[in-house]
Amino acid sequence: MTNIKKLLLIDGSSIAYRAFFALYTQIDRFISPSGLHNNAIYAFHTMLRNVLATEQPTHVLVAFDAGKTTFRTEMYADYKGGRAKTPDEFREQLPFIKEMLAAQGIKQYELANFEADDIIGTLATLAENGDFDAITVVSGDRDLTQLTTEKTTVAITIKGVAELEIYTPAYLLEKLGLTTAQFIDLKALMGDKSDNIPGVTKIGEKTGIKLLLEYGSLQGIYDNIEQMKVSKMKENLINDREQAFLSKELATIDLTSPIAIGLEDTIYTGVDYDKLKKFYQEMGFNKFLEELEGATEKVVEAINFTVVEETVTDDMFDENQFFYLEILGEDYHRDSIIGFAWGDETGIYVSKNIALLKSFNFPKNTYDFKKNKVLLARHAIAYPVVEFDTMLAKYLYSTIENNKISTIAGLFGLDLPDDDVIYGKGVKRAVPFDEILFDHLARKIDVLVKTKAPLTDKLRENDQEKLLSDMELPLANVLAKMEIAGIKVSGGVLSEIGIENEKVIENLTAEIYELAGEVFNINSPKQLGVILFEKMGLPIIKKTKTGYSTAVDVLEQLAPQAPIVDKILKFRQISKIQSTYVTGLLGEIMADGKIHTRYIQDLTQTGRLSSVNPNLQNIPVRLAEGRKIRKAFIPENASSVLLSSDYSQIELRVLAHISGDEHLISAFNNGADIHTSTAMRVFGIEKAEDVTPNDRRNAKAVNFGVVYGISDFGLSNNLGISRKAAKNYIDTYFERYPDIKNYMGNTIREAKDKGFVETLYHRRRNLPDINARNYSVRSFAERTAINSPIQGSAADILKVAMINLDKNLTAGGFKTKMLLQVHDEIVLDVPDDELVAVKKLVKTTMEDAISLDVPLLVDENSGKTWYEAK
DNA sequence: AGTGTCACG
DNA sequence: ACGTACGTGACACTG
Repeated sequence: MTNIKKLLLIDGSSIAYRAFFALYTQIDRFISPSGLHNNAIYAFHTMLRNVLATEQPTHVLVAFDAGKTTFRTEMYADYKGGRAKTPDEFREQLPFIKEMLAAQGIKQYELANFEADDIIGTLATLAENGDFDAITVVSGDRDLTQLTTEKTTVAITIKGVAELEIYTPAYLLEKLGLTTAQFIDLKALMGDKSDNIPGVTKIGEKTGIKLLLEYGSLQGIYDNIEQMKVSKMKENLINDREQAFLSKELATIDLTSPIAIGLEDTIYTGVDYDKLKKFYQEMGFNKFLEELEGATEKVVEAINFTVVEETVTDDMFDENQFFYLEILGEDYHRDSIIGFAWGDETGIYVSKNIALLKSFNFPKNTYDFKKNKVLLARHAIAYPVVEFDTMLAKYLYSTIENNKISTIAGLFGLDLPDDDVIYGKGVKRAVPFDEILFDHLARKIDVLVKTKAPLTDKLRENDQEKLLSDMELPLANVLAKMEIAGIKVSGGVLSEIGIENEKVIENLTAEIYELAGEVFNINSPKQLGVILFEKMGLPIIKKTKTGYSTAVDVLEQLAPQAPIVDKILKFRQISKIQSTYVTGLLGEIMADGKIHTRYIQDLTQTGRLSSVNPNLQNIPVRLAEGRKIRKAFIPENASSVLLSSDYSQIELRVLAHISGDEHLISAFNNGADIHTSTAMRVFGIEKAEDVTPNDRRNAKAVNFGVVYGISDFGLSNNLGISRKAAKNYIDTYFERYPDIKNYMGNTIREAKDKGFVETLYHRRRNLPDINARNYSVRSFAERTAINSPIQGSAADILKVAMINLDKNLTAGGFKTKMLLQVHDEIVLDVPDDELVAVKKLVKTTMEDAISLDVPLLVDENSGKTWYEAK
C-alpha cells in the first residue's frame, strides 16, 4: 500500500478578503448571535469545506500576510500603495477565521517581512522536491499561478469564492499561450494595479503576451530591443526598462523564504469537535452545527392531517382554505394526478380519490392555478378563478429564486423537503407509499397556509397587490384556456417538409464528406473544428472555452475561403429545422391532432411568458426555408381561419413613454417609420426619401441597442463596423435624444439606490449585482436595469390586452379562441363569419390596453395557415 | 449535466 | 485595460 501525500496550501489573506466581498451584498444577513459580522467567515468556511472534500489532502497549511512592510516595500516603497483601507467589518472577522481554522485542525503560519505567497511558494517547492505526490495552492490572487508545475496545481477563486479555476501548466499554455516562467514576465510588463506594480507604460495583457510570444522572455525583449521597429511602444519599453525589471522582482514569489516550519508541521489531523461545535454556536452556523451533531438526529415535527377516502363532509370545506394538486412531473397535459390536499390552520385533508373532486367546493387559494385548472379540465371539472396563488405571488415578490414550495418555505423560515427528495429524481422518480405521499402533501398545505400572510404583506409593501389580483391571476385563467384549446397541426404537412429536408441533408452530407476528404460528424462542433481549422487550416476567428468556435458569424466570414463552409451552413440550417421543428413537433401532436404547449408564467426575469413542451414562441419565420413550418399550423375547422395580431414597435413606444423623449414621442404621434425617423435625426438627413436602406438598417440597430442597454462593442459587433464608428453613432444618438440619455442615467442611479427596477405596473426586478465591484457583473446589471422596465412593461401590456380580449370575446358571444402568445403577438382561431368583427375587436382591445403618451398600433393578418397569417 | 449552436421576440 | 448588447427553449454532442 502506498501512502499518497497531498499538500494543500491556502493563501489565507487573499481568500479571506475575497470571501468578505463574495457575500458583501448579504452582509446584513450574516450576523452572529453576539452581533459580529460573519460573512467572510462563512464564505471562507464554505470554500474550505469544498476544497477539503475535493482534494482530500494529507497536509494542509493556511498562510497569512504578516503586516504592511515586507522585503518588497524595502525594494519599492510604493508596493501595494494606494490600496483602499480594509473595511472594519472585514478586519474584525480575521481573528475568527483563524479560530475557525484552529478548530478545523488546520495549521496556520505567517512570517514577518514576507507575504503569504512566499510562504506558500517555499513550502510548495519543498514538497515538490520531497516525496509529495501532489500540491494544491488555493488563492484569490492570479499571481500565484506562477507556482504552477506538473505536480503543483493552482486554484484561483472565481465568482466570489464558490468556484475555482484550476491552473495547470497545460491550462496556462492554453489560456494565455504562456509558460509558467513567461507568466511572471507578463506581470513585469503589464504591472498590477492592485499591488501598485508599475510595469511598462501602455502595455497590457494583449501586448504583453504578443511580445513574450515573439521574444520568449522579458530578457529576450530587451536583448532584441534595438532591432525593434520604431514605435511608441518601443520608446516606452526603453524608458521603463528599469521599472520592468523591478516589477519582475516584485512579482516573483520567493521560493526560499526563511520559514521556521517544515512540511512535517502541516499534517492534517482533522477537526477538533468540541472547539468546532463551540465555534459554530458562537457564529450561529446552525446548519453546520446540526451536520456536526449528525444530521440524522434532526427532529422533524409530526404534522396532523386527515386522510379522506370515500366521502367528504361539509365541515371539511371552507372557501379560505388552500387547495393543492400533485403530479409527479411537470407535464400536466399528460401526467396523472397522484394525490391532492386542502386545508387551513384548523385542519388539513389529503386524498388520492379523484372522484371526490367531481363535486368539490374548491377554495380560493391555490398554488399554480393554471396547472390545477388544466389538470381538472382533463377530468371535465371546472375550477373558478381564485383570489390568491402562492406561486404567482412569490414570483411577483422576487424572481431571483425558483418558486417551488420548498423554496418558499425556506424563504420564510420554514422547512419542507424538496420533491426530488420525497419522489426521487430521474429514473428513480416514483409515487411513494401513501404514508409518505400524504405527509408530504399535508406539509405543502401547511407551508402554503403559513406563508400567505407574509407574502401578502410583501406584495402590499411593494404595491403589487393589483398585479397579482388583476393581472397574473386572471391571466392564468386565460392561459389555461389557451393551453387546453391547443393548436391544430397537420402531421402530413410536416412529414412532407421532412421528406424534402432528408433529401437535402443527404446530398449536403455527401458533398461535405467529399470536400473534407473524410467522414465525420458534422453536428459535432469539436470534430467540425478539427476539419476546418486543423485539417483545412482556415483562420481561427473566435474561440469558445472548449475549443474553436464554429458559430454562424464565424462560418460566414470563412465562407469565401472554402466552399465547404457554405455547405455546412446550409446543413446546419436544414438540420435545425428537421430535428427541432419537423421531428420535434411531430412528436408533440397529441391524440386530438393538436399541440398543447405549456406557458411558464413564473420564470422570466422581466415578466414575459415562456413556452415549453414544445416551445411555440420560436417557430421559424425569418428565413423562407424555416417559415414553411408555419404551413402546418392550421385552424380547428375548415370554416375558420388563424388571425395573427401583433403590436408594432411596442418596446420602442414604451421607451418613448417612460423616457418622455419629445422627439421619439412626436415621431410616433406623427405615424412616422421609427427607424427612418431615427436615421434622419442621427445622421442629419433632411428628407425621409433621402434615407438609404443602409441608413435605416443602421438606425434600427441603434434603436435595438438602446432598448438592450447599448455599448459600442455590442453595436459594432452587430453592425460589423469599428468600435469607434459605433461609439460615434451612440454619442450622436444621445446628443440628439437627450431625454433617452437621461432616462438611462436616472434608471441606473435609481437602481443602484433602491436595488431594483420596476415596470409601469410595478413588476419588480431585483438587481443585487448593480453595485458589484466586478466591472462586467456590474455592467450586466446596469444593462438589465435599462432593459427590464421596457421589456417588462411591454409584457405587462400584452397581458392586460389578453385579459381584456378574453372578457370582450366572451361578452360578445364569439366562438373565437385565443391560441398562442408570442411576446408581442396573439394568434387566434376565428370562425369565418366572425372574422370582420373579431379583427376589429382584437385590434381595438390591444391598442386600448393602456393609454400611453404615444399610440399603440396593431397589425393584423389572417389566413388558412399560420404561414399565410403573417 | 454542461456546452455550443440556433430558433424566436 | 477590462469585456460586454436584452429575454427565452430545444437539440446534439460530450464527458
